[in-house]
Parts: sequence; C-alpha cells; structure tokens
Amino acid sequence: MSCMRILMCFSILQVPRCRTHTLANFWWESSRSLNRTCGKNSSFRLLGSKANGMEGGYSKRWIRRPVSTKTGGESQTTRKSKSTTIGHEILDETFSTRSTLNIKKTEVSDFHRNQYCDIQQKIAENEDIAKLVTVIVFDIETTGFSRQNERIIEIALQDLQGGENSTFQTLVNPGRHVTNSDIHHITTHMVCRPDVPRMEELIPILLQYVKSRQKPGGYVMFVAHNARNFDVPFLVNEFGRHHFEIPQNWLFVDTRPLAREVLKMEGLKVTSGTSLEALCKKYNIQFVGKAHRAMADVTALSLVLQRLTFDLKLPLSGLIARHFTPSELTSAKKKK
DNA sequence: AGCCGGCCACTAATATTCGT
DNA sequence: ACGAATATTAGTGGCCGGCT
Repeated sequence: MSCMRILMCFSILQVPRCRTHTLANFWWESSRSLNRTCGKNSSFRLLGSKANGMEGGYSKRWIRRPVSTKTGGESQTTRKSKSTTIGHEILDETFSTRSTLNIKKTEVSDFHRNQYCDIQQKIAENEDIAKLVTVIVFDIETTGFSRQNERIIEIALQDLQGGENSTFQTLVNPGRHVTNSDIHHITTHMVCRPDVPRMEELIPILLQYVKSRQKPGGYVMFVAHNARNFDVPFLVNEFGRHHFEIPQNWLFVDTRPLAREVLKMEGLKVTSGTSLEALCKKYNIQFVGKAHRAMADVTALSLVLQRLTFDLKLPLSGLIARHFTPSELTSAKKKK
C-alpha cells in the first residue's frame, strides 16, 4: 500500500473522531483537494529503495528522481506534461554546469531578501494556515555525530501534501571515507563518485526544490526526529560551511518532544522510549525499506507524526507553535 | 519556646536518551 | 564517539503542625 494512501486512510479514520481543526484535518483537506485534481483513483507511489541504483552504482541521474510519486486517474498525456514541469526544472539543475549554479545562487539571495512577517501573528489574525504552510518531513544520514567534523551523505524529504514530486532524495558526496556504513549501509563507494553531488552543489537544488513546493508567500515547516539536536544543527552547519543561509520562511519542528508529551499524557515513563524505532513499534508502523536510510525513516516518521498529532489533538497551528528557528539554536548556545 | 518530622519547592549534579 | 535536551536523583531550605 502506498504511503500516501496510508496517510489518506489515517486522515479519513481520524476526522470523524476529532472535530477540531486538527493537523489530520489539514492533511485530509489536502488529500481531498488532490483527489479533486487527480481523480478518484489517485494513488501515490514512493520509489522503492532499489530504484535508480540507490544501493550503489548511481546512474547518471544522481538525484533520485523527485518524480518519485505517481498520480493515477489522469490521462497519460496530462501526466507526462505535468511531470516535465517541476521534474524537469529540478532535474535540469541536476545536470547543470557550475555556471547555471551561479545563476541559482543569485536566485537564492533574492529569495533571502524576501521578508516574512511573524507566523504567530498570522495565526492570531486567523489566516488559513493550511494555505500558508507546506509541511515537509525530512531526514539526513551522516558520516557520524559531530556536526563539526562529520558530513551529510544522504538527504530525503517528503512533502505531506503528496502529489507529483512530493519526495526528494539524494546521496551526497562527502569527499571523505564513510566509516559508519554499519549503521546506514551507505558506503564510500556509493557516495565518493563524481556523479554524486557535493553539498555545495546540492544546496541550490534543494532550495529550488523547496521553493517549488511552497505556497506563495508561505512557510515551509520541516519536521524531523531529534531535529533540534541533530538534523537542524547539521543542516545549518553545512549551509554555513558553503556560505548559504537557511531561508527565513523555513521553520523546524522536532517530533521527539511531541513523543515525550504523548508518553507523559499516557502516564508512561518517558524513558520507555522516544526513538523513532520505539514510536514505530508503539504505533505498529512497519518500515518501508531499510531503517536508517533517509527515505525509509522519512516515510516512517510521516506516519508517526500523524499519530502523535492525533494523540495530542494538535492542530496545525499547535504544531507551528512548537516550531523553532536555526537562530534560536545559536542564540541558546551563546546564552550558555 | 524549642524541637522534631513531614512535606513541598527549588537547585545542582548526574544519568539517560537520541540522532548517524 | 558528540552534544543538547530532558529526566532522575540528591541535597537544601522554608514552612507547617504536632508534641513536650
């Protein structure tokens, strides 16, 4: 069963039980709008882990095609033309030379000049949050724990709205040996190749991709497990290392505190487990693909997130209220 | 009044957890 | 292994009621 189908099923099941405007409702609404767009028989398929030589031997296209979703209920011609719209835009980047990357850098700095007013204010003004926020679950794999000394070797993103190009995944060339392959099974041979992008090449593409998913004047909320202590600091460091800034409309949410809240609410000891694995067990969620591969973790976390927000009766605005920004992380560090 | 024990709130130190 | 957040434990001080 496809991931999105599962998401949709959850939403359908949850809505009648939770009348308030929950995140589930938000996703439900999104799914419905997709249904309207794509027809009743829509199905979304995440690429399997064997696709495009991810287990080694990358083909020429080192970005696992962001066209990793497939929409049914459409005529072949429509689908074809649609997948070339965004997919092409991104994949063209993939093949682009350094000169085109420079152009993208200019675009990126334009992007940074965009000033976003406080999202909390928008919530207070009762703006329709769903129309403003794109929720993206993400995960990274790295060569180790130290954000200073180690490097990212894989990134996966999933836009929970679904639809075409809703996932993005790539290996990253760290330019060094991978010593912890026993964890994620990503080897030096898989990433230290000329056809695997380095971080400085990937960032503009990543920014471009996220931009293609965001709503006009909207925010992008990135969700990851242990984001505050691991994924986000890593990302911030990698951006900084290559003189990029995290866009101001990017918000981050950590699912680990949510898990703690749920366990507390249920009267369980928090020490009983807030790892992604423990949460999957708790919610009876099966891993699609290998655990500790970025996309597999993202797929699992997407489902865990739905369950957590449902248990906490947390509407999208509540999730937004729990967001943090990279600047908060650095200022908190300075305080100490 | 003086003493004692129990309770609560707070702080500091230590342990655990989590990501790869 | 690293580092941050959080949980847990231990220690401290203040307050109160009961007792002599």
